[in-house]
Amino acid sequence: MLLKRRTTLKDVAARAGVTYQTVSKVINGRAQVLPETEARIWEATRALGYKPSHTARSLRVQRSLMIGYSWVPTRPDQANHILDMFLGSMIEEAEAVGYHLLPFPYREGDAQVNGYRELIDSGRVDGFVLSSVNYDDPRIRFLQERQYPFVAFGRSNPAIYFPYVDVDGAAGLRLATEHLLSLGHRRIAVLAWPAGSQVGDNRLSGFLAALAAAGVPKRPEWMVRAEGTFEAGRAAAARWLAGDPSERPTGIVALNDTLALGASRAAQERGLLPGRDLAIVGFDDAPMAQYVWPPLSSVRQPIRLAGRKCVEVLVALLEGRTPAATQVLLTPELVVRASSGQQQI
Amino acid sequence: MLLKRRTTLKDVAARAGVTYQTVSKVINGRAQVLPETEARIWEATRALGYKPSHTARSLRVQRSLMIGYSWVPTRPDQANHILDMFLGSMIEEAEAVGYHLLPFPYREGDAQVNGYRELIDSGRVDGFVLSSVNYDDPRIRFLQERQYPFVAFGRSNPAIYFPYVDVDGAAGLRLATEHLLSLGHRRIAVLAWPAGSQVGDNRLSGFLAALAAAGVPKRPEWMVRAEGTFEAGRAAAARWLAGDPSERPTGIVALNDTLALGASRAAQERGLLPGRDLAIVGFDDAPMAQYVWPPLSSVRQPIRLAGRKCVEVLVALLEGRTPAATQVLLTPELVVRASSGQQQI
DNA sequence: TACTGTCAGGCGAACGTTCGCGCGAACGTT
DNA sequence: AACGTTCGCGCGAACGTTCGCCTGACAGTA
Repeated sequence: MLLKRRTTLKDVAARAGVTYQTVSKVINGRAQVLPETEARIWEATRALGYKPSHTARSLRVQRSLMIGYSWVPTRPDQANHILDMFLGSMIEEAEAVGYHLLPFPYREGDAQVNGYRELIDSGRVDGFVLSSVNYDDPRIRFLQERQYPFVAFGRSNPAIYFPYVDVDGAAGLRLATEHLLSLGHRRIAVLAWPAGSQVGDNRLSGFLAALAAAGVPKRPEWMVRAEGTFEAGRAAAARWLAGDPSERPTGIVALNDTLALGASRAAQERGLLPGRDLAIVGFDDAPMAQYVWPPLSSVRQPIRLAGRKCVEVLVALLEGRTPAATQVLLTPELVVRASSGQQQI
Repeated sequence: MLLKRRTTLKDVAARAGVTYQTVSKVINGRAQVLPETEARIWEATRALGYKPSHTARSLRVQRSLMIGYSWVPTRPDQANHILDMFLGSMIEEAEAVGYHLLPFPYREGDAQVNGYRELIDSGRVDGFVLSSVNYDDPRIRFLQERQYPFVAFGRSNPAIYFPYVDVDGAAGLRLATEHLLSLGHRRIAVLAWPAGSQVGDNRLSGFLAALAAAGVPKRPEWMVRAEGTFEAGRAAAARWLAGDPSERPTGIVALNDTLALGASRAAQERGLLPGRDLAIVGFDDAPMAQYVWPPLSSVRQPIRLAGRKCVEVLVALLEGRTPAATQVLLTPELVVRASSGQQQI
C-alpha cells in the first residue's frame, strides 16, 4: 500500500518561514521566539496536521518511551478476567504521561528471560512491568543484574528490595475470615494453594492471623492445600461436610473463586445451601461470582488502581524522579453476597 | 537510572575489523563477504550481545513494524474472557513475523477516531486490527479515506469491501438450534440482542435459518430482543415459563452466556431443571459455563485462530503480498453440557 | 601487456528529530 | 560613541540504521 510521505518538521518550517530546528523548539516548548512567529508555527502544524515522528524523536533522545509487559496465559478453560482492567488501566495511565505499552509473548522456563533481554538489547523498551511474580523470580534477578528499571505487580522474597505494587492478600483473607467470625462462625475451614507461592502463602497468613486474633484455634485438618481448581475445592469440601454435623466446618474461605465454587457445589450436592446451612467466601470477585447460585461473597482487588500505580511508579523511576513510594500495598474490599448468609436468599 | 551505552553496529564492526555498513549487510543477509569475514562478524555480534536498534532501523526503513490495537473495555461486572486469548495469539503471531502490537486506549464517540489518527500521523503503527466493529463503523470509513491498512475482527455493512476475519455467528446459532431440534424440541425460544448490531443480527439469522430448514414456524413472542444481561435473560425466560406447560418453550437458545444463565436461573426459580425439564444453550463458552449448575451448553469461538488470522492477513497486506484471502470466516463449535439434556445430570 | 569481469567490502547519504552553540540585530548602559 | 546584554533564531552535529553506488584487487582472456 502506497502512503503519501509523512509531513515533517521541514514541511512545517517551510510553511511558517523558519528553519525546522526552530519549529522543533516551539513544539517542545524550549523556544525563545516572537509570539507572532510562534503563532505562525502553530498555525502551520495545525494546517498540515503535523505530529512529530515518534521513531525519529526516540532515536534522537535515546529513549523508546515504551514499557514492556508480558503475562502468563491462563489455561483455556479458565478466564483471566483481570487482564482487561489491568492492561486497560496501564495503557491509559501510560498514555497520559507520554508512554505506551509493549506487550510481548510469554515464554516458558529459561527462555522467559530471553524475551526481556531481547527487548532491552534492541532498545525497544525503557522498563518493564512484571506480573505473576513469585519467590526467586528469575526476571527480577536478571533485571537487577542489568540494572534495568522495572516494577513488579506482586511481591517476592522479602529479603530482596525492588519496587512493587501489590494487593494485600493477607488483608483480604482477614476481611473474609473476620466477616465469618462476626456472623458467629467458629468452625472455619480454608481452601489454600500448595505451599511455595508467594500469593498463596500471603493470603493464607491473613486467615491464620484473623483466627488467632479472635482466639479461635486453627485445625490442621481444616486447612487444605490443593491446586486452585473447581474439582479440588469440591473434593475437599465434600470430605469436610461428610463429617458429623455438629463437628464439621460451618464456614469456608477460599483463596480464589474457583475453589469456592467447587465448595459451593459440594455443599449443594449434600443438600446444604450456602448462605443458609454454611457460609462460603471466595477471592477475586470473578464476574461469575454474581451469576452462580447462590451468588458468591468474595474479595475484590482494586485492579485498575494497581495498574495505574505500576505505571506511575515505573515512569517516575524512568524520569529520574523519586516516586512517592516504591513499594505500594493496596487494600482489597469484601463484597458480601448470599453465599455467606448476610443477605436473605 | 544510568544505563551503559547500547552496543551498536560500530562496536561490532570495530571488533570484527570491518566497517559498520558491512556488518549491517551481513546481519540482513545482503552480504557479499568472505565466509571467514562473515564468521568473524557473527562471532563479534554474539560476543557483544548485539541486537539492532529497532528505533534506528525503523527510522531508516520508514516503517514501525507495529500494529495498533484498541478494544472497548467491558463493564466492571462483566468479564472479557476473550481478551487474554485474542491478544495473546495476535502477539505471538506478530512476533513470529517481526511485528509487535501497540495497544492504545479506547475513546468514546467522536474522539475514538482521533486515537487512530494520532498513531498514523506520528508514524507509530503500520496498520490496525479493529475489533467490536459494527454497521457504519467510523473507524473503517476513516481508515479507508486515509488509505491506511487494517483488518477488522468482525464484519460491517455488506456493501463496503474491506479485509476482515470473523467467526460465523449464524453458523454458531444454527449449530445450537439444530442441536435442540435433534433432541426433539420443537418449541424453541431465542434470547437476542436489540436490532442494529451486526453480530446480533447475524447470530439471530442462524437461529431463524435452522428453524426454517426444519420446517418449524417461528413464533414472534418467543423471540425477545433485550440487552445481553443476566436480568434480561431471567425476565424473558420467566415470562415464557409462566405459560401453560404444554404451550411454553421447551428449548431456549441465547446469543450469549449471560442471557442463557439468566434463563437458567429463571427456570430453577420455577422448579424447572435445565437439562431435564427444558434445554438451554448459550454462546461464547465463557469459563463460568462449566462451573454453574447445571453446566451450560454453549458455542465456542476459535478465538486464538481468529487472532492469528487477523495478524496474518494484515501483515500480508503490509508487506505487499496478496493474502490467501482477505475475508476469512471461521466456524465455531458447539460444546454440549448438561443444560441441554444430552448428558445425564 | 592491456582489457574485462567478478568478488569483497568501503563510502556517502538519508531517515526526522533534538540539542548545544553561535551570531547578528536591537537595546540599554557608561 | 563605544561597549556589553539580551533576544530571536539559525547552524551543525548526532542518534543507529539501510541502501545504492563505487572501488581496488585479483583472475581470466585476448
